[in-house]
Amino acid sequence: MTDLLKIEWLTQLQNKGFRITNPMKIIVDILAKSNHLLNPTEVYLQAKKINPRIGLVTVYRTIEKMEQTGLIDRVHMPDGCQSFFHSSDGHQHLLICTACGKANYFEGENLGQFFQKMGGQFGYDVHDHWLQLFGMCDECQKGKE
Amino acid sequence: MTDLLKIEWLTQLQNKGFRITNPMKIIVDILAKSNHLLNPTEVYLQAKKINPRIGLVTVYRTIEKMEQTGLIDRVHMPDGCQSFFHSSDGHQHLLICTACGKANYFEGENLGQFFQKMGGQFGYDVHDHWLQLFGMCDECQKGKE
DNA sequence: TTGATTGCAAATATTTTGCAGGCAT
DNA sequence: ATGCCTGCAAAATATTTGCAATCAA
Repeated sequence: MTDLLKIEWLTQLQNKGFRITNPMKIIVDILAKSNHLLNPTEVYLQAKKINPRIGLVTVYRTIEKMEQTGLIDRVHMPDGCQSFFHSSDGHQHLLICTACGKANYFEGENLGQFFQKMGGQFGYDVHDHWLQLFGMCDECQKGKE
Repeated sequence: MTDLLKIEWLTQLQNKGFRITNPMKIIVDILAKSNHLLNPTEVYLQAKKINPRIGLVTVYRTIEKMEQTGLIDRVHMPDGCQSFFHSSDGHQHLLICTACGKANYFEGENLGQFFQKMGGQFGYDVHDHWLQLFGMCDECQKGKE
């Protein structure tokens, strides 16, 4: 099931003209399977377990290709902005667990129109908005008790 | 008028136990007066015009103190997260011009409750949210024509 | 006077680039 | 066979730390 996503991503990368190498497969697999935010070093450490010859540089370069292809997005948090997560399809917003890094998307409903109006009051032509919720996921809530 | 903010900030820094030096006054002045996002290097370049002896390191350290004191916040954007801007008082959200970096706060109304509910559906206890609008300010819209 | 702050230099951390060899196409 | 991709080393960037001199309190 998650492998479907991996195959879909590899196909998209190939269509974009990138070559499907072993390091790429491993890195794509890690990011496709994870429901947690991952930074390049974290991806690198996981990748090394599968193939110790993989270098950090390759992780950076592969992440860049995946970003270009729209498969993953950089996620910004108060304490850092080097983590990545699947892109959403359509206009969704992130819900992030500040304890463990787990993340989910949710539908933003029609907030866009409201934001347009807000911006207009200040003379801005709003073309994008950015919404993230920070909280504690169910598992981390249990762990705290 | 903007000087009032500067004096207010210096007072708060002093109350926090920090010493009010000449470099600090200059850096506080720059950040208090700006209605644009500024990164440490930009602050440094402006500060040098007033006192060429100021070092970049001092800018970093002063920004840190101002952040600790809650006077400024780090602002995250798709292409970078090293810019700073006045903190808002109360729960407000940023409206940023992607062309020139000009920024404004606006009231978020009672979105918090809505976000709590959204997060609850995924088992999250939402404790914070982050909303930013990106657009083009009136001046930049004129410039484009 | 006293110790926090400054500014220089150096250290660290993070990300990018150059290049020779390897591998997908 | 061609040229993109990899992994190493090195470079470039961004930020932090050590330390002696300076300056606010």
